[in-house]
Amino acid sequence: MLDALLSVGRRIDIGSSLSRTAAYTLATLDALGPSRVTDLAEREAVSQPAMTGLVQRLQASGHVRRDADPADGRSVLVGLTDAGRALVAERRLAYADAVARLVDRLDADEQQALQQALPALRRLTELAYEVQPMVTTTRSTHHRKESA
Amino acid sequence: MLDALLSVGRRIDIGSSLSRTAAYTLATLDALGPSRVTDLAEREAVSQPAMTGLVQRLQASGHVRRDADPADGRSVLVGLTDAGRALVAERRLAYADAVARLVDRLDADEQQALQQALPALRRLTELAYEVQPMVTTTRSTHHRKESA
DNA sequence: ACTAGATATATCACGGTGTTATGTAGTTGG
DNA sequence: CCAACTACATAACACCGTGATATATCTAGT
Repeated sequence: MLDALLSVGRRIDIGSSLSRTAAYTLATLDALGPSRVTDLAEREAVSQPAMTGLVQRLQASGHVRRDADPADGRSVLVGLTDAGRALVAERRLAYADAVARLVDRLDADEQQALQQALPALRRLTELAYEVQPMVTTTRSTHHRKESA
Repeated sequence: MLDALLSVGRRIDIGSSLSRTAAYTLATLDALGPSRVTDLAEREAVSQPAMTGLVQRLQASGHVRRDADPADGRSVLVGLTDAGRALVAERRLAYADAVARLVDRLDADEQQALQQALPALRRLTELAYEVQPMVTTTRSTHHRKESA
């Protein structure tokens, strides 16, 4: 049913040179704050070495910082830099715009059906992540008003 | 505000060792029949060299065949083998099961909202692909494609 | 028919992304 | 203290993508 339908996201492509995992990792860091490499790896469903490498590249590009964890000498706390936060915000806007451009081309009744399915879709996302609700609100700097 | 919601698909992971693009390429071949490398590349939004490489790997793994195009000596017609068709069918089932397991955990009203949004989601997918309706023919028998 | 240009695919060099296996340093508890 | 565990890094490898470019074929103008 929903089969391949949820692949829409795959076709929404924003210019940015970020990989899918990189983008989601930054978004996660924005939502959850500084996190450990292993936690990020688990959340993004990639191996720990993959996340280590990604974090290194993101650090090289200035989007994240790696700080020592005062509570555990083995651990590293990965956090967004201002540039990282800015990139997350920028991509969020670009993505929302892209989706909006698609949704605008739907009929009124289709749009309404989507609108009413939003809570279900949101829950679906939560369930897919199998973790606490993904805080999609940019609580870092400014708030974006959600329009219907 | 569908924003990150459409990322659900990203978390639905079937065991199979196919890359995202490989999986979609096989599905496309199942839906459209033998296609040229360039057409596949455009449809999957990757470069032609990337598709050439992917097709080579898929051929090596026995999932596609490459036949000469009788109408154009430069061209190659890529088509599914029986193994390729079987893999597509298998993945379709696995994916449907995974989605169903998620949807089952929604409330009845959420499920109904999703159900009613299905046409809209379908249209959204079509629009995202910006091409003719994706023939999601469930049964993977034989498909015939009218030439232009 | 010849030839210039367009087209379809392949190849090359390169870097990002992922895997498993393994190493190293820090933590934990008997 | 020391063995086991944990967090991260590294190595070796394959895959996936890019742009630049080569080769063969098709198309059209002359």
